[in-house]
Amino acid sequence: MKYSASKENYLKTIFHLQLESGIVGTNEVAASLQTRPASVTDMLKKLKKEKLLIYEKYKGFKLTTEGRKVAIQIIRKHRLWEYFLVEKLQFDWSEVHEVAEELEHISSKKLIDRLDAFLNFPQTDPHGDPIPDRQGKFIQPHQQSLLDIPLHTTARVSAIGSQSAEMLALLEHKSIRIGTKIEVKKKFPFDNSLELKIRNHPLITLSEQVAKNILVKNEQ
Amino acid sequence: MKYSASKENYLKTIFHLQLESGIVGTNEVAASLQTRPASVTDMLKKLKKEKLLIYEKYKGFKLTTEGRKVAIQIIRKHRLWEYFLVEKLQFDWSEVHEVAEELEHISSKKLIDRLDAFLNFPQTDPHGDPIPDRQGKFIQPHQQSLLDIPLHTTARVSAIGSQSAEMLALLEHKSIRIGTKIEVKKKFPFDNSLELKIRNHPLITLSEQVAKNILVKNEQ
DNA sequence: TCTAAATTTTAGATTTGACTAAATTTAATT
DNA sequence: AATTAAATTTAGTCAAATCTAAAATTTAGA
Repeated sequence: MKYSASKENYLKTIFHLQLESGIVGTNEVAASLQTRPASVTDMLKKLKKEKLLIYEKYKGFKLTTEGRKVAIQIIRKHRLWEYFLVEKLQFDWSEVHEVAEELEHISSKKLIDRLDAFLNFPQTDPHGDPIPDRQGKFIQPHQQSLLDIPLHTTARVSAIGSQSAEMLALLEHKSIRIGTKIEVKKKFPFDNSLELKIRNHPLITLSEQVAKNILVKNEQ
Repeated sequence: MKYSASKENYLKTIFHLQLESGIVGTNEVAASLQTRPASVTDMLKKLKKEKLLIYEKYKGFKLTTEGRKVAIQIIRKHRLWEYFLVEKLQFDWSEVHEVAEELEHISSKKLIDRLDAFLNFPQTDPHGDPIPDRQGKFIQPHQQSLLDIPLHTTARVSAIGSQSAEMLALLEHKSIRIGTKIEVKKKFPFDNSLELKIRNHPLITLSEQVAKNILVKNEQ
């Protein structure tokens, strides 16, 4: 089945939101897609009619198995294209997101499988997020927010929770990228800001908003 | 400026048609885009308002300089993607067209210039058609239809005039591809069919419709 | 618990691109 | 030159996706 770019964006967004909240609300989706709640309601009805969404008026909603399947394939495409842009076309990882937002809607299944092979079946995209395989399977690595890890632990950056260009530019500036090894030196309860040490760098300070969006895996 | 996929398709189609006929008609475009003449008229008005088209009711139309510029950039994208699909993703040249029809509408200028560099600035696509450069310049090689070359001349296939999958499948079957050296052995005036010789192959017969769409350059 | 606030949905418009059927203009033919 | 045929345009609809404003429902606070 083929879906419009707009529908695909709704599916993808709902998928991401329900990973956190379980059940998703109209306002949430509207904020995420920069649209109006009324427009979201309109689309929910269409997605329900196509059996992609479990939805009852005023009760919130979530994807059906089929809806999840479609969403995962779009995420697969998005992340493979991001990988391609960075690895083959030397894009900066902070600028690939919006191009991938367009490329993810190209429909050819063969194209994406060939691209996957061409790239040697990468496991994660340049932001550290896992890339689903042909069957839609992917390992959700055990990771947590930088905010939540204890003092004096070292951890390695595994993903970035926000793809906004501003956020990525900030990280670029602070020399934080996927794979960077970090030790939390100090926490300030007043504003939940952190001081970090990265090898060969002076101490770095991060605000709560930023730290929240940096996902790390513990180093063994 | 950014244009809808639909508008881009109109611009591209009108560009191709006016290469042949100079001035273009509503029916021609409708046939080419598999749509209705009334829909074409609707779009003509929009393109005129955007100064992409020179158009007066009932009088035919052609692209403005700006319209031509936009069309050429779309053609550049189409042909670069075709080249990528064949050279890097091992697609068969007979199946790349429809995928490229989607990819050509991805808007990022940076993407296409980086892709161009990644591919080493190819001059022609897998069908032998020239690829415009960043500035929109491209050499239109001197070529003619296989129908028009004299008996016992050898020529090399330089482009295919029709991109239909059926046509390309037929050529595949007859072992005719870009670069194939051909000698015309016989012409039958009754139906304008031809008999050809290709090295290491038995004699091949082609109908007028097929031969018309095979473009060749004379071998020096 | 009852009301106010927040959330969500409905109703009615708008835009883009397409369609059918009918009218208009141009071209062709007798 | 007149009439038929072909090409083109207009008028009126339609579907997808969006919007605003208003109504309905749920939730939360006094």
